[in-house]
This record gives sequence, structure tokens and C-alpha cells, in this order.
Amino acid sequence: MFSIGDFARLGRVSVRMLRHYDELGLLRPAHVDPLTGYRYYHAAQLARLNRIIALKDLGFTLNRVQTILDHDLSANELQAMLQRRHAELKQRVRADLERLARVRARISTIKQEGLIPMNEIVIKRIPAVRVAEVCAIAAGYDPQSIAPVIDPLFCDLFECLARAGVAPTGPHLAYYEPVGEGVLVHAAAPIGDDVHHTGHDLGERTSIVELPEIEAATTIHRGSMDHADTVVQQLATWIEDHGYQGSGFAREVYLEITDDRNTWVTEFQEPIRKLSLSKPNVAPQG
Amino acid sequence: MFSIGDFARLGRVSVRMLRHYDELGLLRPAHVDPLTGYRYYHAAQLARLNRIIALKDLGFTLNRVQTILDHDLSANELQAMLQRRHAELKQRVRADLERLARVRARISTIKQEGLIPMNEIVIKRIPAVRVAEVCAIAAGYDPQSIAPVIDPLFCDLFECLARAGVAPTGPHLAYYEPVGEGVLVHAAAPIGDDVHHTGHDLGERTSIVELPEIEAATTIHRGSMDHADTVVQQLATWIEDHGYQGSGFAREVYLEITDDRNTWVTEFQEPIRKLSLSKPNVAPQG
DNA sequence: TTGCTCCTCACGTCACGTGAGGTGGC
DNA sequence: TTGCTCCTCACGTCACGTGAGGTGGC
Repeated sequence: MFSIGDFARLGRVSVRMLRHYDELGLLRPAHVDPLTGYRYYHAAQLARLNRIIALKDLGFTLNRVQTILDHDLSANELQAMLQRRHAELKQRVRADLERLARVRARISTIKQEGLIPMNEIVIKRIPAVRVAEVCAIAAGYDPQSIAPVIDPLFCDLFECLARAGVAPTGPHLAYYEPVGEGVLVHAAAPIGDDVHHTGHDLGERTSIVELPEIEAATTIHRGSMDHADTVVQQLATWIEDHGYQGSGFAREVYLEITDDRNTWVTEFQEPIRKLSLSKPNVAPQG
Repeated sequence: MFSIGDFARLGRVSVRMLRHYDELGLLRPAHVDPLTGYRYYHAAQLARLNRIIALKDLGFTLNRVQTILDHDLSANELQAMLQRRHAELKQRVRADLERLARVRARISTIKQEGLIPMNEIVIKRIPAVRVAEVCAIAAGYDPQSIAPVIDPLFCDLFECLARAGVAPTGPHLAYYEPVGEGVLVHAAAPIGDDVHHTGHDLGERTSIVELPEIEAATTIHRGSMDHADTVVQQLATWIEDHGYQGSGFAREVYLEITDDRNTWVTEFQEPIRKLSLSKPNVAPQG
């Protein structure tokens, strides 16, 4: 029989751990003195302690360890638990490797540019949205081509919605569909599920569309849309640097629109997907 | 100005998170209604929220995020933090990959043997110990050669210690040093730092030795030493399967010694080190 | 009046580390 | 009497999720 201190030394664990395992019922002392409360362990209990340590080292929680030890699993059941653990670990390693690649990308960005990039780019999952929209063709993606097309489009849209008595359920947005030489500009506003052409007189030019859920690289832009192309360019660079590729139509969400175009706040959303079959294109770490 | 609910939707975070960040001072609402306590946010605050999310995604704790955002670090300081994070992540990935290898090894062991191995093998760091010891040569490692040598050795040792008035500070142990054809058997008992030949009459045959700290694959054995070779064999197999190699003299610690040799409890310690320059020798995962 | 959104506590999570405050045998 | 070992609470860790219980405007 060993005191808790001796047993802890032999097992190379802390006394606190032994008390904790006692409390959980994972490893009860062979004997507890009823007067002093002192715990005493048999040398043979080191076998169970080793089992606990071994399973813990595989990354099981103490709860799972308890289940494994006390329910006296069959070899098959244990195998199944190990397989699950294996999958969990693989998932974690993958996530950490992605994180690692992002950290590296940041480091090399700072190294190249010598400063901390101001507008953060963040990946977000954008749920599907039902929108009412109108659209028209512009000559190109540059702000000078877009602006004269998009402004009247939103005027139209809001007029239609107001006439039909439909209130948007969130900030309005635009998205851009390439067609031939030019680009089809969609001006849209999110609407509720209860809005239909049959019930509401939205007019001929307005259509109701379900925008698909996307994963997107997003960033917040402050100021007028005259510099939109810079932001889009930054997004494109980032997407390439982080091993993604574009996927679908770019969106702009108008979060705060005032008379002063220089205080506008917009979110740019560039749909992405993982670059298939290839590693992230990140500068190697020095 | 957006209510907390709207702002959470735009930022794709939970309302609870925004409240939490408010509490930490990470992201204070632009305005709080003094009557109702309602929080209101500017669209432009999404930029800061994105920064928080981005840093969190790199694996920084909120505390570190706070430091990074509020102390307005220089590019160099941020670089340094990123480098540290990079090292931490690499370390974690490595640890997880090792865990993964151990899980795989367990799975393949169970697959091959069709049962759950009973005596767990665990890696432990064994601190250095000062021991008093006597030794003698045996013909080989088999129990029949060892037993007749080791038993009188321990008798000698205990007699010397008793005569010198020295009490061992822990369970006694043996270790085995290969010499020529045979093996030099050391019978040892741990002693305090205060014991010296000059002060204590330990006799000529007894020497005081500092056993080095080792990392060892260990396992608990119950029963007589007649089956020691099986245990040693299991340890050897495990060491090979897990990508280690032997390193130094094997030790046996006598944890519980009674008259009935079948109830003895011993710990076998096989010193190991990482196999240099090669991957763990583990069966590939099906 | 019934929903909806907002509020403030406050517990629970996981595996212990770390005091705080006290006891019993050498 | 001074150390040493043991004991039992109980807080702190990390980033929220999840009620519980209550309020104000449509």
C-alpha cells in the first residue's frame, strides 16, 4: 500500500490528478482511512493508472476513458471509438494546417508590404437570400461604367417595392454577372418569403430570385464606390494567396448609405471555393 | 445604426458573442441606450469585428486579439506575435500527428490480435536517481540465468544498507548492462543525497551511482519474474511499432514484493529515443 | 393580448493548478 | 516546536451556449 504521494511519484502523475480521478470514479484508492481520509493505493493499481494515461495520451476525454475502461468494451467497440478519434484528430490537424497557412500568408504579406494591412479579409458563409431585383447591362466592371447604370436601377427598384407595399428585410445589394463583352448589373433587395408576384404588383421589370448560399471572402469598404476596383483587386490577390478560387458572381452589400458618398459603408463578397487538387499558394516560411 | 440582432446578422456572429466582446471591451457598441440598455452599432464597426474574427481564426486568444488591436502594434511587433503563433501551431500539429500515429498503431494492433492488449505501455520521463548498488555477471538475459544471480545480490545490498543504517528512499530496482557474452546485473536501491561512502560504512562491494534521467517505455507486470522475457518482448515490439529505438540499460522496479512470487508487482522500464531521420513504422490506415 | 427583440444574471464546459486553511505524526 | 504530508473546499482557466426571468414597443 502506498500513500497518495508515493503512488503519484511511482505513476509520475500529480497528487491532484489522483484526487481528481478519485472524484470522477476513474481510479478509486484501494483503501481510504475512515478517520483521516488518507488515500492508499496498491502497486497493482498502477496498471489501471497506466491505462488511463495511455488513453488520455490518445486524446480521449476522461469521460470517454471512463466509458472505455468501465464498460469493458469488445475489441470491435474499442476499434470503432479509435476510428472516430482518428477522424477527429485528422480533422483537427487539417484545420491547424490551414490556420498555419494563413499565419504564413500574413507574415509574408507584412514582410512584403512592410505594414499591417488595414481592411481585413474574412471568410464567411452567406446564407441563401430571396431578393426582388431589376437589372441592366453595363459596358465593363470599372466604376465609371457601373455607376450610371446602377443608380437608376435602385431608383426603379425602390419605387416598385414602395408601390407594391413591400418592405425590404435587410440592406440592399448588387451583384455582377458577366455577359459577352459587358456585365449584367443586378440591383436587389432582400424580401420575405411571403412576397410573390401574384399577390404583389411588382411590375414587369422586377423579378424575384433566390440567391444561393455561398462561401465568400468578404471585406468592409468605407467610402465612395469610386475605389471599388482596388478593393476587388485586393480580394482577388488574397483569394489566390490563400489557395482558393473564385466561384460565382461577386456581390456588394450597401450597409450604410448617406448623402455623403465618402461615408458609405459597403461589404464586398467574392464567392470562393477550395482550389481543387492543389496546395495553398503560399510563400514558403524562412 | 443597427440593433445588436441586425449587426450580428450582418457580421455572421452570434448575439452572445457581441455581448461577450462588449464585456471584454473588445468591441464596444457605438451607442448604448441609457434607459433600456439596448446596444447599437455603426456599420463601420463591422471592420473591427472582421479584424477580431480574422485574428481569432489564426488561433489567437481574445486576450491576445485585444493586445494586438488596442496597443496599435508596429508591423514588426505583429510579425513577432505571428511568428510565435506559428511556432505554437507547428508544435500542436506535431503533437497531434504523433497522437494520430499512436491511434493508428492501436487500431492495427487490435486488428492483428483481435483483442484488447491488457498491459498498457506508456512513455514516461524517469528523473535521475542516486542509488547504492552491488553487481555481478550472469550468463544471459533469460530468467533462469538472472534469478540465481540477482537474489543473493539484493540480500547483500540490504545487509550492507542495514549495517550502515541507511534507509532506501524508494522501491529497489535492477538494471542490466550487456558485457561480452553475458550481462552485468545491477541490484540497486535509491538513497538520499546525504549518503556517502565517507560517512557511511557501506562496504567495498557497494557503490554509489547516479542513474541518468531517461525517457522510457514502461509497463506494469504482475506475477513472478519467470515471464519477464515475454514482457520485455512486448516492450520491444511496441517500441519498434511506435518509431522509437532502445537507448541505455533496461530497468526493473520492484513495486510490491511479497512471499508469494505470483503476486509481485514490477515496472519494466525500457529507455527509448526517437528513431532518427525516419517515420514511425506504423501500418498504413485502411 | 400575443410575438419579437432586447436585457441581465448565472450555470456549464474540461482537466486539473493553485492557494487557503486546517490536521496528525515524527 | 518545526517540517512534512495529507485533507477538503473553492476559485480560475477559455469563449462562449444555453436557459431563466423580465421588459418595451408593435
